[in-house]
Amino acid sequence: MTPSDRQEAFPAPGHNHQACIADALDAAEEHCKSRGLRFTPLRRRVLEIVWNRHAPAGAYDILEELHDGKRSAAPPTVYRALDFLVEHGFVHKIESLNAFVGCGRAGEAHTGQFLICESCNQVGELDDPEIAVLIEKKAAILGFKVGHPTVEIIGLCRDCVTTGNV
Amino acid sequence: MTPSDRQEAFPAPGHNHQACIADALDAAEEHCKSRGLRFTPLRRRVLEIVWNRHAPAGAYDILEELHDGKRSAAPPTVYRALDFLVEHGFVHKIESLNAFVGCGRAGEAHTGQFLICESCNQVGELDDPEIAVLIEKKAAILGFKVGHPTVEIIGLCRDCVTTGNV
DNA sequence: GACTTTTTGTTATAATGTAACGATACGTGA
DNA sequence: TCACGTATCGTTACATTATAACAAAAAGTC
Repeated sequence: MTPSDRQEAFPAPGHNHQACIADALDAAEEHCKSRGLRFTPLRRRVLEIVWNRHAPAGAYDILEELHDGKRSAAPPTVYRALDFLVEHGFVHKIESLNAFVGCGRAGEAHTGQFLICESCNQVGELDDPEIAVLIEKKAAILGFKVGHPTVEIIGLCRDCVTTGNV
Repeated sequence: MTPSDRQEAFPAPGHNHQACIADALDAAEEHCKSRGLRFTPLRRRVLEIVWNRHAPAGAYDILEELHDGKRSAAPPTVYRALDFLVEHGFVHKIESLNAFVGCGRAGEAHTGQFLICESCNQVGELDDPEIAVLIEKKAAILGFKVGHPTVEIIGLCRDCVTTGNV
């Protein structure tokens, strides 16, 4: 996966997803190392599960995958790992779905803006500074100080629009 | 409450909230009548409870208020009423809070944009067409067709900023 | 190696939301 | 007006999402 692949909000249909995951995990590892954060096996595993799909994963979906084989795990285990991953920007929570997606831009300042396809469930990240700035400007007019903006757009992605997949 | 009061996203500090509620209920009644929708006592009551605060109300908060006195009620009762109210635009759901707020603009085409004060919990509705248009434009560049946009901005309202209420 | 801090395991439970089905109220046409 | 179909509401049970509290284990520190 080259950096230019990340310009598009949605992953290219035939992209090498294994490389894409490996890339995200490496980046997270690097990021943690440089900041003295502990990228533990559990956190790595949860991040990997989240990245395994480009569609959002529910906490209990992740929990189930974590079980694979013998080991057990309980909800707090997953939620704590997700807390860490969200806090440090490796994962975003999609509020309107109560689900989580991997973020390819950890470290870069950005504010989750998501395009959620209601047909194929894929989520693209649209981090558009113009939108962010406009929102801040309009809020400022009302004296409102923006903390954490959430923009989640439900609709149809290009593929589903063109294939009539509705 | 005059129409001009509605230009501001947040209600004026000293506004007459009883009138504000009555206004919203009347408007909803009118709206339903003109469309052949049934604004039943239950739906009216739930809408009233939602409007009683400008802050968002959780479904179970509403449920509790519904109980006042003797009568019982179960979750589906509230959720069904909320479904109706949301469907017809009298109420919005705030996804990031799993809670509901009254909407003063039922009928007018608009897409929920909310300013949520993390200090006083009040929610203001910022229905800015420029933001909506910009989002559509940016999405369209990616071939994405916007269905239902959700914009929820957590931050600090003017009052809480000026009073240092953090 | 003892100590502190962080992370993880574990149990229990809270908070949010829905399925399914019966009872009741409403609207409509004979 | 009354039988009939539809929409609404009551009720029980349960599904899904999330957290509190405390014990055990692992990692960092001196």
